Amino acid sequence: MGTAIEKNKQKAVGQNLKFDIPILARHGINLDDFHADTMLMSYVLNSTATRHGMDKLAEFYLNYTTVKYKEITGTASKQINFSAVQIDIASNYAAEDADITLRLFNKLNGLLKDKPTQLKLLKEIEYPLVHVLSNIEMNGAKVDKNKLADHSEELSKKIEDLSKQAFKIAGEEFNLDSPKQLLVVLYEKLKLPILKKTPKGQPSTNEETLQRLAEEYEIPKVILQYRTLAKLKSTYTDSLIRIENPSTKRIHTSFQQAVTSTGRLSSTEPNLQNIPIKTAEGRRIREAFVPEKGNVLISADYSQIELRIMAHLSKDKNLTHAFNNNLDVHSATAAEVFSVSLDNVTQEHRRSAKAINFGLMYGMSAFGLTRQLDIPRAEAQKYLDTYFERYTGVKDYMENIKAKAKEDMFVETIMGRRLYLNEINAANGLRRQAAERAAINAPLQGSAADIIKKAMIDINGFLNKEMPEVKMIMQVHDELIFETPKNISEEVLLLMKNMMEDAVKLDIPLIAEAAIGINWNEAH
DNA sequence: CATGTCACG
DNA sequence: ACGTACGTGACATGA
Repeated sequence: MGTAIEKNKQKAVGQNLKFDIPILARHGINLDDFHADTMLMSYVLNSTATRHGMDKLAEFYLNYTTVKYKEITGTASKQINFSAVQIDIASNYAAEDADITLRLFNKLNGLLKDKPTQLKLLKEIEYPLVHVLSNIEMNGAKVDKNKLADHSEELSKKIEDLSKQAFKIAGEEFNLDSPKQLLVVLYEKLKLPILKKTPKGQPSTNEETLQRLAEEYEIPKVILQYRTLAKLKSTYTDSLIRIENPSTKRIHTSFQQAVTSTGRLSSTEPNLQNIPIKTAEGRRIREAFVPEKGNVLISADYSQIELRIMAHLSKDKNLTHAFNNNLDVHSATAAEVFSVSLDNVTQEHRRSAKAINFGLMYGMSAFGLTRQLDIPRAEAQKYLDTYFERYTGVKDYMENIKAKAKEDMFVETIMGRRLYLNEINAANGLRRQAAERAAINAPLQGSAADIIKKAMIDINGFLNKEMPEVKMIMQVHDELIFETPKNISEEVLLLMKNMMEDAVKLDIPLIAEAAIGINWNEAH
């Protein structure tokens, strides 16, 4: 059996096939393989040249203006269903889609012909990943709606109470959700000092500013609490309840595979990659992510993957040594930078070293470290100088990557994914420096993305074949979450951990940390 | 539709 | 003198 499209699947060419796969599936067509996806061809060629939707690709690569969906269905209140569009107009639109996709394929295929590395990335990573992401999206994640609703109710009460407190101090009622109204109250009525302005020159009311004002004034504290809780309610508790699929009773995110400049995925409607974790109140949201009865959740995340990649790419002896000996890398850095023995590293040392390690991967300056650690500029400079004395490989790597970026106009990940940096030689110093920071960060963030994608492909292949009762349900950049029957969970944990650690072979070991729980918070 | 803010890695 | 740490997405306001 099998339809014509199934029989010829190795010749199938599409634009964003992840979108088409479940639709075809609903009509009994199983597209488990395909020849090419123009969206991903464009993404691998140049992640930032253009957006990778068909309309933009047609403009960019074919200089052709497509008929827009909204032109034939109308917008907003006047919008009609595609099935209600007049048949000749609908067929013309659909035919154009197919025509343009094939023309894009021919064009992009020509551009990729002499680029074996990008072709390999496309065929070995991005194409296989389409099916993995499709699986994860269809699996979905279960949430405890009652738990979320109770939490929402509780938040409502606290939010109302905090508003009243704020209004009392302000001496008037206003919209706390409006930064514009808030700044009038804070800076004009109550005459608090303006410590920081927004990019547009407006006095800022952001968290950092309010935190500093809170040392001396009462109302910023109340507003900070209000903001935290209002955010949790609007973005998480309320919206997760609303977005549950009524037929599957689960939450189905959509992964974007051609959005980020570095090769990471992103997640939309809902975004499952920014579920709170940093505060206790926030972690209650994670407690609402639960398994079906009889199942448990497993979370497995790569330990310090970007720093490990920095050790691999820079070949720095000191950093490599730390990972080869499974040291706590921030403590090891603290020992070097503050010239103390590992045993004498304090929590404060470690905290500073952690800020240095993270800052370095973002191309941070001494000034940035000053702000982060709230220390004098000279001291921050001293820390960085000492760091680069002890980690000369890292220093050379940073300098070399910037120089190479200026020459090539792009940087690459371990799998040859390129990020073009158009402003790396810009005359505007601010823009040039921003590009230099991106040059440092992209190979680290992007290689980490390459690695977890490879792990996902390996794991999905294994699970579909050997353990179809185990579901991969989320990816959060360096973390994978699985739902598995409880009775095999210990075995699954070890298998997943090992497959993540073995996804690629680097000069340093990769470590994945995994745990089992009855909700996401407990598993993490 | 831009702006400000804040949730995550 | 200025701005100063990478990459995302969602929500609310207000023009």
